[in-house]
Amino acid sequence: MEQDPTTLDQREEPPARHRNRRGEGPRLREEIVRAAIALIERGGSKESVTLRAVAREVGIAAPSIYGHFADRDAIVDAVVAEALTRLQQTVSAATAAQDDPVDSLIAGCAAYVEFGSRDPACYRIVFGSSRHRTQPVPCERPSPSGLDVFMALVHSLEACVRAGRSASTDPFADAVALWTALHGQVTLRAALPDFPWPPTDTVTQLARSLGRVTP
Amino acid sequence: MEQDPTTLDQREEPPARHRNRRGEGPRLREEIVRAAIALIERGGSKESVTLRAVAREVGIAAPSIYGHFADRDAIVDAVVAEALTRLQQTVSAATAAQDDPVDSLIAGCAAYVEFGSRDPACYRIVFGSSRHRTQPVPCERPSPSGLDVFMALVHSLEACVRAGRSASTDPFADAVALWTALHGQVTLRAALPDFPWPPTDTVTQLARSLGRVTP
DNA sequence: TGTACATCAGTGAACGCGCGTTCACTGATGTAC
DNA sequence: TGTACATCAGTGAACGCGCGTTCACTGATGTAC
Repeated sequence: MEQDPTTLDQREEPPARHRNRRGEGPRLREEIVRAAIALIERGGSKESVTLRAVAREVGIAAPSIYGHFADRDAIVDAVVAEALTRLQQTVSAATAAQDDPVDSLIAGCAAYVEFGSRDPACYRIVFGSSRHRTQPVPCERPSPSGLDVFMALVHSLEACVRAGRSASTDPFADAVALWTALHGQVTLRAALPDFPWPPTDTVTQLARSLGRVTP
Repeated sequence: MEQDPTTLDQREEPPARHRNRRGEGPRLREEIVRAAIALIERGGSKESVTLRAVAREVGIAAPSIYGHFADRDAIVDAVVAEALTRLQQTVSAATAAQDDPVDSLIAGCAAYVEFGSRDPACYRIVFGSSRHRTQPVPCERPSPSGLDVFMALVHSLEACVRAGRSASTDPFADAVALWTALHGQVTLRAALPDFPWPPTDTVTQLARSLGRVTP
């Protein structure tokens, strides 16, 4: 466990961080969330988000975090909210870019899976384990919940039905089946990267099959 | 943080554990694995499996574990192997109990989902994150891998095709779609218990739909 | 323009804790003679 | 049958570490007069 002092010095070089100017203190909050996300991406799970690791990543002293977050869990909650916002924006941008309702459904599903695959740890923090608090954290601007993202899928499927492009008689139930299947794709592919996965246009087939898209 | 001494005494009462007799030392290994599984079930994730927590659960001193496991990770590996064995036995018992190939396929899928739902933490430890080592741990009796469980599903679907009960032209790819959908059911239901889930016979529908079972 | 002062953004040292791991050990138990 | 001894199953104390959190603080910066 020897450490080359040069390397050590390089690692510990001044973090090139300027203290925020007066009134700009809240910026640090964003920096902390960004750092926590980076730690999750690198570390693979939210256990990598320790208060001290976040502080190190940002380049501040650990106690400085308490000016912006009540405790460690509050940081994780903020990361979940941020990840959900990103997911929702990604998916709704993809669906909005298509005129045809079936194309829109498929694009949304593809965007969902791609979001989850590009950053599995970030996805897992949202839908991974039931970390969800019993008491929702008070928050000035309500962040999207997983339910919102799902409801967009339901509406997308309903649009297909209205256009006579899906034979679904229960869009909610069918959307649930589709959603869980997409979720399975994201998480199982991430968990078993060495498995001989078939190419990813599985997503299109899932959307057509479970969405009962008419040929 | 006061502690009623009576409660304390009750909690710390002699763990009623007799040291194993000579030659029966390896029994402790099983006790350790069982304790680790219990901790995961109670704690919800493998982070609950600390060396000291396991020792506490078994009623031994922490260093005693080193007689049976090289380090903390080795315990987790043993738990994964044990969980996989249980999963495979559960699923193959369910499929073997049915004569009809479609019934057999559906029974296997149902058993898979039920196994995962009954003990989400134990399931997650196997397929949760890519904890899988690059170098497989040497082991006297090779334990089943996730691949074995999956191949049983492929064979089950192939049996349906042979019996003219499935229109699948690529049982491997269709089994992958089905497997990931089942995995999604298990993990998403566990992650979002408050979601208004439709009743569970979704599994039968998934098996029929993604397995291309002919009406 | 100069200065005293309040506020803001962030720090350094310290705490107690549980952790993984090491070390030298203990005491019961089976075995060789 | 008795006894010395090797082995086995497990222990107790200690280590250094990173953690979350607390406390009293510092020094820059904007503002009132």
